[in-house]
Amino acid sequence: MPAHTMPAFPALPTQVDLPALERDVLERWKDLKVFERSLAATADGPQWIFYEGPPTANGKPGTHHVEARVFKDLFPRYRTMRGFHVPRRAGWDCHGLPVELAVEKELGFTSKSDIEAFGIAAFNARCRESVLRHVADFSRMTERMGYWCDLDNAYRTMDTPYIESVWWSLKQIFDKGLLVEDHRVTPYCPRDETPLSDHEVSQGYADVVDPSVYVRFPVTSGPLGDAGVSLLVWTTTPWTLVSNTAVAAHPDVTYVVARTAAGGRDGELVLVAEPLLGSAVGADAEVIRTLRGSDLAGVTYARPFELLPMTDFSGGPAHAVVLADYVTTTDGTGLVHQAPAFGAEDLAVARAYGLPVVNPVGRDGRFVAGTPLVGGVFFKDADAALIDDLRSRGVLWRAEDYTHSYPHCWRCHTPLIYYPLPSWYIRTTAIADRLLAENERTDWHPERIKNGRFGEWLRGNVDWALSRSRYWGTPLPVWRCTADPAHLTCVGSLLELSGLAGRDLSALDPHRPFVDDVTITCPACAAVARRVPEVIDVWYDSGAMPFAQWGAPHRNGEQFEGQYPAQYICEAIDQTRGWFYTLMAVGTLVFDRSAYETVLCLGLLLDADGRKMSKHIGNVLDPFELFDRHGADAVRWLMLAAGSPWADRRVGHEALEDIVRKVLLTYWNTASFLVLYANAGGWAPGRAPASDPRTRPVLDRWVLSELHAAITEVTEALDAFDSLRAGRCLARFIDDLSNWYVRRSRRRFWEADPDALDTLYACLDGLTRLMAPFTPFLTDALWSKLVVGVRPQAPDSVHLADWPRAADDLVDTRLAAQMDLVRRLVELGRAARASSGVRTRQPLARAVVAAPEFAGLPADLRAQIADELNVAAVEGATADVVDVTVKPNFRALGRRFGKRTPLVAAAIATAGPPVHGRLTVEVDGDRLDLDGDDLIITETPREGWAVTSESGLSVALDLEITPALRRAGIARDVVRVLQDARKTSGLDITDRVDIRWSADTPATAQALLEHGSAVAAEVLAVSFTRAAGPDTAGPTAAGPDSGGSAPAAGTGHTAPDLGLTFWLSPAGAAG
RNA sequence: GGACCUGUAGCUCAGUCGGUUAGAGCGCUUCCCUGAUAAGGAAGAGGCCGGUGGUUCAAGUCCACCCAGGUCCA
Repeated sequence: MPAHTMPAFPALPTQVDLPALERDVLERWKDLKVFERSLAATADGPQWIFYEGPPTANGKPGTHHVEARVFKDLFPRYRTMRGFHVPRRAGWDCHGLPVELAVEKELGFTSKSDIEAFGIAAFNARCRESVLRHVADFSRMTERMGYWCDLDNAYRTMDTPYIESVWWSLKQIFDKGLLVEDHRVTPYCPRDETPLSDHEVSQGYADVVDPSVYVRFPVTSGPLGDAGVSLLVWTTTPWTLVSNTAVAAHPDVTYVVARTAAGGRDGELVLVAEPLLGSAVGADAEVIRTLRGSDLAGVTYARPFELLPMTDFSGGPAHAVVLADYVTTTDGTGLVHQAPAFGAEDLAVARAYGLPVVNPVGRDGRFVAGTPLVGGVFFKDADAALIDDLRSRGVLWRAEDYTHSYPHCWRCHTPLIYYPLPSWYIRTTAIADRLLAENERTDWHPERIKNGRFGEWLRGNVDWALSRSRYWGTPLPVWRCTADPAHLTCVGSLLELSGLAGRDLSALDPHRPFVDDVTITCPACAAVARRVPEVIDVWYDSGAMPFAQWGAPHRNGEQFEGQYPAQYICEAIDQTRGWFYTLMAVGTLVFDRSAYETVLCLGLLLDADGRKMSKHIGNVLDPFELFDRHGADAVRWLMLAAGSPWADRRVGHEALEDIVRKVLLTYWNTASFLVLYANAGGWAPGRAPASDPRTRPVLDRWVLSELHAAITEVTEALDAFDSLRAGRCLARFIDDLSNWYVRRSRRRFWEADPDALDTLYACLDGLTRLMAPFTPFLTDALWSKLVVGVRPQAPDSVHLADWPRAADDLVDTRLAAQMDLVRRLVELGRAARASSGVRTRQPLARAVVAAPEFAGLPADLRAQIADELNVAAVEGATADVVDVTVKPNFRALGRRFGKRTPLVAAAIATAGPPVHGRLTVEVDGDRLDLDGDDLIITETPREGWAVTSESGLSVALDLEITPALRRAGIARDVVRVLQDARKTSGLDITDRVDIRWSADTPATAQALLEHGSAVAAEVLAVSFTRAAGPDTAGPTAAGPDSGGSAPAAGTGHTAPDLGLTFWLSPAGAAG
């Protein structure tokens, strides 16, 4: 071992507390401003734009929030190391119903009137305060997990410049005629008293049990009426029967008048669609008459309830059959009850027929007071009383329970009502083609989303219901003239508003209620105009973030221009109808260009039961707990490299423990190993000139080849956004490095071989850079130990370092294949050892290998096999000592023989052994020459112990143990015992010792006399002397002397198996 | 009801261009190796590759239908 010099590296303990290490790294990042400097360092590089989709800062962050943020961090870190400038700005979605509801809950409110009484200004102030509280939690999680983004300058959707940008964009849309008010039946939450957009509705479907009722509508005119026929009508919303206005039939469907079977129904006549006769009436009903749906038009009937005055229905031909193409015969009766106020299709039919729209339900979801039977009752709660009434009047045909999924408010879970309301829409249907075109050129990962879920959503696009009758949101900037409601003015900024209002409003808080008080002069007629009361869908806010985060175009216009569109965004698949849509829609509406080019769409995180993690199920995992227990790096690795990012995945502690052990600690220990031996040997990078890597020993060349191949593969995988492939490659390299390169090279490290140390150092350097975007904490901690202060010109953080560049001239694919063979042969040899019962420590004379490529293995690789198997020689099998078996290689045969493959295969099986790898068989009279690829030839040595576990490969061991081999084996056992003793005595690996020994067993004594100097060298003994016994202290069994009272005599140990007793003491201490 | 995703060892998941002995990790049992390692290696046990049919010389892989779970939508 070379003379000691100053250790170059700070010591690396073999044990490491990863969460504690991460906290130190976080401190260092902050102190050294590493993130800021990584941005500054790339300022002149090409831009790679990333948008942060703002999370709603409502409630505590969960592990499912961590998932997307890991991917949001990985690729920007990677791109930064590649020299790209990747600005990353955090953002918070501050508005919206979720925030309002949280505040309502805090205040104990149950309805909008509570809010009005409390005061909108005070209420919104509470909302603002609530958002800020949760932003702090999200920021803390963001920092702890190592997601680098600028939290100090985070954009907030509630700030005035942001709102002004949103206003500006709405004005663009308004000016294009795409922002319009319309009366439509919209999904409406009666609890929150606001309409909801389609994408909100889609979040709230839940299975519920509703009544399913069949009701008689007695026909009141014509021959059907004279015969006493009743229309049979089916509905799952009995409460809408109160406002029944018509019954729809399909013009082309066949309907039948049927007489019910005698018995229960007493021969009653009912009218239903023919295909549904069996399910609605019964298979035994008798068909009396058949008619076409078109024949039914105008047939009048008695309405099911008389609760509303007939005058309500006076506007048109109510309570008669109308024709509609949307009627189906998949369930029900083929006669569809029409309540135009509560169904979009019903409303369309009503408009076509000039039917009145009757709505007995107030905005609070209750029947208007004074309505008999159901006045003041919440619509969903009215069903029971109504059904009872139908039954008592004998018009109920059948009632049962029906389980189906029904939309609920996505936040307050109140069942939605489809309700006629004036509402503001963005006519996205007008740009549907543009959206599809933009989607077409978007790079989706995984690709199937493009034409699958997202493409389908776009193809089924409906207008965006933008307005909300709520309080805490971006106010809709439309002012309506009090003189002529058709005079509408859309305002794009506070400056513009000031001009229209005739006063300076630049300091106005644009939220309600303040903006409500601003009246303007109608530009069209000079009358007073007031703002419409609505605020907008919060999803519009987030879709506007590309420009609104800058306050553009009013502010920072050039900054925005330079950063649109984004090259990369990433969210989970639940955003297809959320942010993925609104971002693309707003971008296309305003700039005729989608806001993103590449989108990574992740799967969902599932709990242990395989259900989606979500707050309202209550199955979320606390991310801080995971970070504290396993470390953020492990959590990151789990997300990135354990399972496919776009598949749904389960998160559990076991998987995290696995990652820590197999990936992170193996990596750490390899570095720790380097430090131990580099310091012991006085080695440091650059201290001595390094040799040419291409002339180094074979293991060095091999591992460097693997490193550079890994660099190429990881780079390609990350370019393709495939973190799983990259992670697998890294994990494999860590395993190769630790469990083959280091293990096989231990002796060279012990000898401080500069080639070995330099090779390992290069591998750790490259590996650390490759791992840095994945596990930013551990890599930076190791960088600071291995690089900082050791290589003065290197950056002080790996995150400021360059991405490694693959040196193709160091990649040797032939060597890689040969090493694979070596490792397979070693495995076979170990299996042979195990099955023969001769342990590896017992040297053997030779191993015999039969493998097609064995002859091509250079001596240094054969030596690896010999050393690993502890045999003196590795020889190729010769023809006279092997059995040869041959099997068909179907892959090659199939290509060559097609249909005749099985025949050829059978011929091979019955043919004799091949000659020099060739075989001739006869099939159908054809002589076929087979060789090489066509055959799998396995040679099995006839003698000794052989194990074959791979096609074409076998290893046999010569099991003859000569007395000399036995003695060598004993000597090796002794070394092992002595090393153990050194270790348990707490000696440093470089400490020299004095050893005295005595042996009861002649074989041991002889072995030590013969191999004494080799044993002594191995265990760093400066003296190795045979002694009758200790001078002063007696031996203890299997362990150091607890007394330690006689250092001069050394510590006594016994190894009963070997009949050995020995005394170990630090060199020079013994007398 | 429709669309999409997933069904492979007890658990978590790979499985390339279709190729005949289907892999890895964890867990279990036994053994081995080890002065970096919380590691590593070998053997054993554990599989109707969700099911049925089809295409093909050949199907875990391609096609159709069905079943189960999940997600999204009506």
